[in-house]
Amino acid sequence: MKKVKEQSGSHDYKDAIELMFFSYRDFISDPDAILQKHGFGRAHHRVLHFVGCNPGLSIADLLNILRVTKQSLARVLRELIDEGYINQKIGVHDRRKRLLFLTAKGHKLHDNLIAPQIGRFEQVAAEVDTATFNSWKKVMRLVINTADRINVDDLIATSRKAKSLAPEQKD
Amino acid sequence: MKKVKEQSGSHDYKDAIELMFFSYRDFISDPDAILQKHGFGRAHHRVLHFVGCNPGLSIADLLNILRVTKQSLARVLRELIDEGYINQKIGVHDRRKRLLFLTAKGHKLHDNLIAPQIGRFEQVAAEVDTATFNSWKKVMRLVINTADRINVDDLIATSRKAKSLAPEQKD
DNA sequence: CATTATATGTCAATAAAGCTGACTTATTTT
DNA sequence: AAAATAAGTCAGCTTTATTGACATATAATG
Repeated sequence: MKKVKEQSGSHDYKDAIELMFFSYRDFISDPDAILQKHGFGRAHHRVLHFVGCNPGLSIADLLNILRVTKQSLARVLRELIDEGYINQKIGVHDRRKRLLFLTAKGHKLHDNLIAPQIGRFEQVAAEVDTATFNSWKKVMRLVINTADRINVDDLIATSRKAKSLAPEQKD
Repeated sequence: MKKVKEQSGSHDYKDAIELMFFSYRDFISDPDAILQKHGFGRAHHRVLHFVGCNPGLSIADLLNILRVTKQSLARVLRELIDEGYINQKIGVHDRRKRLLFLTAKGHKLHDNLIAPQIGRFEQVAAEVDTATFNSWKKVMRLVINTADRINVDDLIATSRKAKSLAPEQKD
């Protein structure tokens, strides 16, 4: 009787697909609980995150990241602005643009929301070696649409640099 | 001048967090487009997937996987049953349970929905070696809540075996 | 300078997916 | 016989998203 080696030919990637579902489900659960206390939802979190990590982001940039309609973003953004989590500044080089920045209050909430997610990855990183974690990143990047990878690379590079720094205009 | 080695100490995992967002965003986009033609949404997809890969799943099992309320699941499930995508059978050992199975029509739709996701991972797997892909799986598993990992392991083991086979009662 | 394109904002109506709370029925367990 | 469990259902509400139409300010172009 031949030993079938991990049935490598017949892989249908159901395991990978389900890992995507379950890891995302849990990855989102902690911030969701915090948001509820503030009367916000997941949509607010996404805006806080990308504005927080990319100060001076324009509306168009944000729409391209989130892939939602302008009208859908509008309500969420209005609430965040009205309640003092986000500031808008008129672009210097292009006065049509509205550049987005977190206020101190916004940074504080973003820090709270991101903390459990950072904690989750710290725990993961504690259980695997650097090479394994880098392999994970490499594959995650390849799951993204080919056309979008370069944009994501740029965005991540920017996010990486962004501490809770003073806003620099990039317009 | 000392070369700083990938500033390993000061890692805040923002890159990992953003990779989760972008990869999930694109991973979901293809089936979403197919679902729209059928008048269904993401919620229907999830039900079709887990019932398809785990024939004989109970309502309680499904609720535990999806982490939504019974009332939220009810509408989606009713539509799938009424339109002939899913069958319910009364449990043999426990007649209170309603075990869920895909019909032939349900399997067909599930196959269509999963195809682009399988395609995506086939492309990924073509670009990295097996060790890298396995490292990705290992990390993805660690992103899941500790308490749920064993359940997910079991579920994935079941899904792995499930072709488009005849339903076996597991109740 | 006049026109066109771009960036943003906004009104209205609608849909998808989720929630809480309350209550019922059937079946199993104790 | 009583209590617990599995599932179904009704009503009302919230969040997030959609399409479509239209308005305003600014920039780019011929």
